[in-house]
Amino acid sequence: MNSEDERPVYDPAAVEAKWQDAWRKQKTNETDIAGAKNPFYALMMFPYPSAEGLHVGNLFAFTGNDVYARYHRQRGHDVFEPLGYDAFGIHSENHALKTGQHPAELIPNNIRNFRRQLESAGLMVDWSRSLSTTDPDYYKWTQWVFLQMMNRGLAYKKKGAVNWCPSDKTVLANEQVVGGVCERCGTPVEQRFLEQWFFRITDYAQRLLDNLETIDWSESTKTAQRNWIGASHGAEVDFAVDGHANAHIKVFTTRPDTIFGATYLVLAPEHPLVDEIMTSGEADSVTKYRERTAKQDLVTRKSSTGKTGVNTGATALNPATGKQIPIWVSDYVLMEYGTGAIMGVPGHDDRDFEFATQFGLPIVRVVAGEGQDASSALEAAYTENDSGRMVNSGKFDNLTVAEAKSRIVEWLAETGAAKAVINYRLHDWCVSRQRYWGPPIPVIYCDKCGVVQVPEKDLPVLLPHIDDFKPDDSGVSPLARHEEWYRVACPECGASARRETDVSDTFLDSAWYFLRYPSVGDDTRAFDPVLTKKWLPVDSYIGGNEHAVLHLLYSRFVTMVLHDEGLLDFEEPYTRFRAHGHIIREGAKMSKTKGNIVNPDEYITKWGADSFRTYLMFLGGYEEGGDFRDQGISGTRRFLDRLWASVDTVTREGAEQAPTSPEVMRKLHQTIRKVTEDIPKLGYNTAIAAMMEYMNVLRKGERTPQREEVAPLVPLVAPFAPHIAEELWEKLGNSGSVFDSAWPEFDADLAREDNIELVVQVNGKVRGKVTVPRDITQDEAFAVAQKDESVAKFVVGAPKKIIFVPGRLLNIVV
RNA sequence: GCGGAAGUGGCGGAACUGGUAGACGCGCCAGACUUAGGAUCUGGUGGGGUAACCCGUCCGGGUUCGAGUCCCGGCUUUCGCACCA
Repeated sequence: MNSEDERPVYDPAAVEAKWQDAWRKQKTNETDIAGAKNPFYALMMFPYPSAEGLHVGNLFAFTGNDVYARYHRQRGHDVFEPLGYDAFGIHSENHALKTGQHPAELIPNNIRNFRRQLESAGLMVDWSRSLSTTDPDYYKWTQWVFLQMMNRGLAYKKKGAVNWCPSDKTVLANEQVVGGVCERCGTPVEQRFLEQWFFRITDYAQRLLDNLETIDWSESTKTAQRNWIGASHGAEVDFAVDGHANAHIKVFTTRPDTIFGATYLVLAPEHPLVDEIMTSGEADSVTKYRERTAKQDLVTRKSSTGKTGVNTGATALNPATGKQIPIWVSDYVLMEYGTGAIMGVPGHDDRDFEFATQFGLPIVRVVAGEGQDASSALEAAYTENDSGRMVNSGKFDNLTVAEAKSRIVEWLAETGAAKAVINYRLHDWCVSRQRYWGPPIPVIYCDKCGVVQVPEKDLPVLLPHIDDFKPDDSGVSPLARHEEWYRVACPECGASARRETDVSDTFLDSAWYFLRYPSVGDDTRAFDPVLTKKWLPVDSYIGGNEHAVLHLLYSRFVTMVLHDEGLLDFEEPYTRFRAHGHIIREGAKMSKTKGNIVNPDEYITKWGADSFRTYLMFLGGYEEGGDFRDQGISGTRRFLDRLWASVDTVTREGAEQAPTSPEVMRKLHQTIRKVTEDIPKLGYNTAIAAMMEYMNVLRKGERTPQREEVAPLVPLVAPFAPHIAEELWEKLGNSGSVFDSAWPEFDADLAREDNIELVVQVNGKVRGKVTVPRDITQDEAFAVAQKDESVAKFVVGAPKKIIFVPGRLLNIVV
């Protein structure tokens, strides 16, 4: 022990090493999954283990979840805080290609580095139940999930349009195409049609929408999902093609009220009816046009200005007017949305107006706004739909748009020409990838038996270790170059058959991982029903809002399907979801190109993990994020230094014994209340501020802090600064972990102020402050206030009105 | 274009259902202890004014005894989606 005036200094490195070691040895962070009495599943979106390692953005996110998890543990829950790695996917593959390493070697190294960094940050993660999506033990069950989709008729194969970079020889996602060229190499991107596997998520569109009402998620995330699903209420209208008895063109419209103004139809270039109906005179130009659009990349096509198109020469019957209208083909109509065909209403749709003007098609007004009538000229499309009356619409003239909408659909429905439908923006989920680094899709093609599932007993279909994993020109996966791998016996008839060589989308890996954590190690099933019932759905899910749509929607979908399959007794995976904010630095989002990435290692070394964690939670609202500044960490470190010193003072031999101060105890209980209330709301920055404020009160003046004043602060800071909390908890003479101790109780009697500062306003302006008993009445308060000079000065004559807010303010209106 | 979030000191940010704007922290200023201080401690710190006071939460209106907070109109930043019929 140190001599009399030399106090043991807070040495974060020593304290953190000691406790991380102790937690490991005593298995403090391992949850009793089977025996837990009061389970609480605190889930964090798992990271992609990049070669660059963990950056402060990741750590900010994880620490926020850790604080929440530790708090719940201190409040008596059996908390399970697992963490794994989302390690498959194009990101690792591209990095591997660039650096000339094999992803199978790269990933374990990255994971090791991540794990080291995460442990140094002191997360309460149960590492005994970690996983990586690249483990055969894991992706065996990803493949099993794929088979469940097939079993329920939700997986199918179809040709789909994709962006193809002829230089990188790979399929690109839409966001990888910038201005029509590949974002990586600048080569113009082509459109290709490839056979792809899809999941019928659109069958679940309405349920995915409706269930949003039942879950506790950030409103912004729910809104993003609603927009993504994009339900449009409208009608499907049938147009008979002249001279083709069986050819009908179905169009989707949200404006069936404008059908009298439909002067032409447009089919998407890919529409299957084009070949059948085009006249021989136009066949050449139509074919050329289709070839041209087929070459164009999807992004340019969707964003180009100006309209192009060709006439098919065929006509159709407008069921409302009985008139013949021409049928055109144009790339402004997309095959993926609605029916791939539209009715052109140039009078009331901007795009149709542009098209009709360009090609000289008739423009008819069927809605007249204020001051307009049936013959008012249209200089642009009139798209207002909440006011105005119908014109040029036969017996529907003079109705409002809303009335016309339902009446016209009813009328057309009588002859079967229309029906009301809801159309979704959501597309089916394309799950196949012509790449290497993913779980092989567990399907075998047999000439005799067709598409055959790999039997469950043969799972996993192992991803073979190949060196030529670079994608090529063929539009098929690199696995398709390995006959020794894909050539197999058909599981049904034994004949020579061929494996599917595509792998599945990374989003499938992450769509079910939360089901796996409690059952890690069980190689007989994807998830144990008893453990699943105990631990799921997830109590708290935290992650980035960049996954507001895809990941969160896909995992909801997969959960619903497994529920319908009878495998889960819930259909929503995450009871509560909160999106964390993002850390920026010098006003910009951290990125490698800006060179403002912060590696947490150096900060942890310099300041200690506890100070760093506390700083990250203090620099801004957890759901808003904040600006990272090196200098700021000194503030949280000082706070922990003072906490250390205070505990040292009260635990020293011969520490001065004195009565506690009522003011300090009052502030303590107010602090306990504040921290207890703020943490569940993720108000970490204000919780820390409250503790700092208390520390300032505690150290103010001459008196020595007392044990009862200091000790409760230790469990309060524990969620933020777990190592120092354990150390101080021990110094205070306690045994066991602070995380298995009780959270401090808030005592309302002790927290209550007897005297309050009452604000006195005159005409709404603050003129004075008086200290009065808490339960003072209006009359008493007024009497006291009048004695205040600065108030009295402004009160001339009898007040007109007095507003009294008990405990807060008195406003005298003169 | 559509949709979400947000604009508060030198900076990061507080402010419950309208009720003391600027908590807490950084930085800065002054002082104490020091050979020294980038350590620690104490005090100060929105702007103007000697002061009483006045002005201040993106801008312009409004409601109210009282508006950062509510309403109307506009501007800016930022993040999604985008020829979605």
